[in-house]
Amino acid sequence: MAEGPALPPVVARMWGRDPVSRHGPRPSLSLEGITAAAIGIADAEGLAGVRMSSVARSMGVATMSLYRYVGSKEELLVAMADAAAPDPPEPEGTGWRDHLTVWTRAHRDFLLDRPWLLHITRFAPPMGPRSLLWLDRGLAALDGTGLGAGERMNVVSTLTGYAVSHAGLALGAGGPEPPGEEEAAGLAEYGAILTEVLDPETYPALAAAVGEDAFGDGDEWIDDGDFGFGLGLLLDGVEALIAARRTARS
Amino acid sequence: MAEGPALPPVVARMWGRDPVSRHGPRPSLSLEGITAAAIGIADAEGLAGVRMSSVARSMGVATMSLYRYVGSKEELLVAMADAAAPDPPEPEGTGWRDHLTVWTRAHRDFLLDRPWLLHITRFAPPMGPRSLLWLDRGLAALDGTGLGAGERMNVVSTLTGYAVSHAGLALGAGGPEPPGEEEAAGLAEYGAILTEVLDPETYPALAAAVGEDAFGDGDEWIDDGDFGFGLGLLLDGVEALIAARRTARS
DNA sequence: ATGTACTCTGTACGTCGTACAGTGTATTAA
DNA sequence: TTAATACACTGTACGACGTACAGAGTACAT
Repeated sequence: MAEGPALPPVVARMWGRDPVSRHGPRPSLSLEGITAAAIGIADAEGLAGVRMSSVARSMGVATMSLYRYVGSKEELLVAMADAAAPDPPEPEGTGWRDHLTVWTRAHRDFLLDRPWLLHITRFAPPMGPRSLLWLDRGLAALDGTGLGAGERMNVVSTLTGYAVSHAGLALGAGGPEPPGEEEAAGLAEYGAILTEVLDPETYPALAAAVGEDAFGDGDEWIDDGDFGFGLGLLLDGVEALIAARRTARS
Repeated sequence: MAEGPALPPVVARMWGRDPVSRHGPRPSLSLEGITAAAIGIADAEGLAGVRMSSVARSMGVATMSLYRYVGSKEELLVAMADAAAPDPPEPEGTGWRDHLTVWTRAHRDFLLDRPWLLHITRFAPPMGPRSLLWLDRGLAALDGTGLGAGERMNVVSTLTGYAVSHAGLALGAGGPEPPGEEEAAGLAEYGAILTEVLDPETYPALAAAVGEDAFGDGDEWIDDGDFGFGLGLLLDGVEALIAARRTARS
């Protein structure tokens, strides 16, 4: 078990791999504490409230002290994104489909709880303990289905993407906006704006959909039913795949 | 056709609704020109290169001149996000499934072409002419399938989300990073880091997947085949839905 | 006691968005 | 023609924020 590839510093600390030092004063802070403080601020004021200075103030230390624990604000955001995830739901003995349904919905739900999570652009693959716990539980749901490792990974990635997209849509259409913006309006107003602006010649299908009141009363487009709807589509696909693997294997 | 809801100012200008003024010098700039310049910079240097000052310099005007056309940098980014989309693919007489396949893939492709698009957080529903054109063409693919307006909208939203997620994954796992970061490593290194850090007790399913080399050689996880794979799952689901609507209607 | 490594702090700088006041210009009204 | 007006553009300046850097204090090792 060679010392493998060097972990990115924050990642190392997220996993508790602090370099233990023998000299000097004991550290009075911790990465967990700092991320917790930052998360508290983000919950209360949104991401815009998270400044190195505000986080430090909320912990009663000087701004620069934080830099003993994080290399940059960017790193702090990464740590926040990981730490902010709750425990993933545990399977209840039901089948893979129910489990993944619950899992995906729980995923979306905690994104809705902390809208600022969506604003932390994390295109790097997840490496924190809590993100990976979610990944693990998602994969676990597919144990015994006969899917290969790559396929399971694919399915779970797709479901994660689905949860993220839907959370984003739902927030864009009514949730609180982080930059304190004037709230771009609900869906009804959205439809109204569209009708004002759309030329049915160039946007025939869209104009028709708006005409059919595709998002009329504000609940018809992005509500929980719609979430289940799309999720159902996906899981139907997975189900077909599993069936195909079963017959191919028999 | 009353003057409906007031359009957000940039939106109005994106649609060419400039307030024509009778006094003073003719404007020497235009929103299109500014967004084009900004897009050029973003393509060349990434989003970080897009500063009000750099955009203005590239147009040979003073920084503050831009503020006659955009209310803020934020608005400029919104305009960029819309203008950066290419023309959506036109249907070729094939069925809805082929059309949506091409459409979704084209969507992902232009996100890969302009990685910075993913970093413009746009949780507001799309309102620009080009975004709506994509939406329209997606909906058009479902004409004649018997799906309702809400259902069509849902399907297309889901596919959009899928394209975005996959582009994000693909970029996170090998593409160029905007903040000039050291490129968090390819997938192989990702797997290596995971094995170093994972405790098989707490992450059984994930450890197993890594053991099966779920992302071993760097092509097995997020490549074009995987894109088609997940997309296939989704479209299978849509197909089932269409079939259900057909029988219900007969 | 002395050295050393480490934690924490204060100051200062650079970057960037943008508020504001000013200058010139084309159109309208007199 | 002249004066008034509305508008396009510019220069300066300020405030916010991230963070580099150079100490100052502190616990352990010798």
